[in-house]
Amino acid sequence: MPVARAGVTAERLTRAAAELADEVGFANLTVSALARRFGVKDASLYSHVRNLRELKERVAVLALAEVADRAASALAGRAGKDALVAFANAYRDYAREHPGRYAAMQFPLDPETAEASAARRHSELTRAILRGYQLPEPDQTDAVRLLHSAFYGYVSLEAMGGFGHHPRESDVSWSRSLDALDVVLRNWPGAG
Amino acid sequence: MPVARAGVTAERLTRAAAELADEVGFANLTVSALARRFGVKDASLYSHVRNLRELKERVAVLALAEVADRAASALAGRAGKDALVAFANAYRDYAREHPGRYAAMQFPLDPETAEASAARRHSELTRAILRGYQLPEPDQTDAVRLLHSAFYGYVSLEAMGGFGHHPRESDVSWSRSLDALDVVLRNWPGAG
DNA sequence: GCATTACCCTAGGAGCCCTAGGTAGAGGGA
DNA sequence: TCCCTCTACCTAGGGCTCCTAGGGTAATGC
Repeated sequence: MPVARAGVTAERLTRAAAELADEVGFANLTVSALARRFGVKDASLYSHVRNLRELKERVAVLALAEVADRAASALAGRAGKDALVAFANAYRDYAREHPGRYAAMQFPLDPETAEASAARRHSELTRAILRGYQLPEPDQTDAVRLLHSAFYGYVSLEAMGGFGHHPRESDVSWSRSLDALDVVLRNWPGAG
Repeated sequence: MPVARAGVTAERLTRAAAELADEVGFANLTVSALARRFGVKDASLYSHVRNLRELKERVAVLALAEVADRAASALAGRAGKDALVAFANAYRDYAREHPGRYAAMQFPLDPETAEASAARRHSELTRAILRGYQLPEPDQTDAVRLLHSAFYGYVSLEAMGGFGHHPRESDVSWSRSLDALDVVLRNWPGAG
């Protein structure tokens, strides 16, 4: 049972790293800055975390779990287009509230870590959306990928200012895009 | 007229940086590594490029121009779904051939540089795809954003291994997703 | 009360970005 | 031909980063 002397724990380190990433950007998340935030020398952190890579992995895993939680509760009790919209908004809202954590989700995890993380829950949740649309299995996988791509792409491009600086209009386009995705799920092109 | 003594020019520097980025990843593009590649000390590069940021911007601008060129020639003489598929494949193929340059396109450019770059051509080209689908103006903008998001998202997720490691299946899902996008463009949900 | 544990430290090496100031060779002008 | 200038490249060096090695000290467990 590890005892905290200046309050540094792998757990608290990860949470603080996530907050720091949200403030300065995931790419600027640094061991030195994190140590500074704890009033501690950077070398001291290496007792709790193997290296910067592991720290970033921890933030990524945290973010994946948080998003999965939000998505799950957004999906609860909804079906069809309702579920689609709720899921997509949960995803987008999280990215806007926690840009650093969102960026962390792109961080490449080694297969073991990914398996142990909530990455799997994500595909399952995305699949749950499709339950209301009655898609047969091979099409379901394709649809999951398209949805995931569209959500991820839209949120990323929006975050990096890819749509010009019209936040209001971007909201409208977002709704319209969700309408469009609903249409395509109801009229998924048959195999062949 | 600048004279080359060891062959270092802003031009050649940019091209070499793009190649280096493709090899080691855009995030690992470094002034030192680039200097090493030219058999020169890192400090020497600062006569040609202001700093690392400018170097990355140059690579981003180069990549945007190259992609726009490919997209333009893919679009030539095509319309409707043909155009959609050709454009999307040009985009995806470029990302696979030049992952570093592709990542560079995400690099945030300041507004002036973005304006001077090929970023504008990109929206115009994406809009050109829609010409065959006869969408009225407010919907057109939304559709451009959805298409861009889906292409960008799919290619990014694929590149970072987000779809598991089934390259063949990923090709199939890609075609299916393009089919689906074609469907949604032909049945775009009316305003309201 | 004492040994163990683990938390945090200092010291230091290596790599990176970038600035300041110096040297050598190519080009043009007298 | 000689010199002057311009510039491509250099060395020196400061600051920040990641990370390792090894030491001190306080709290825990007996």
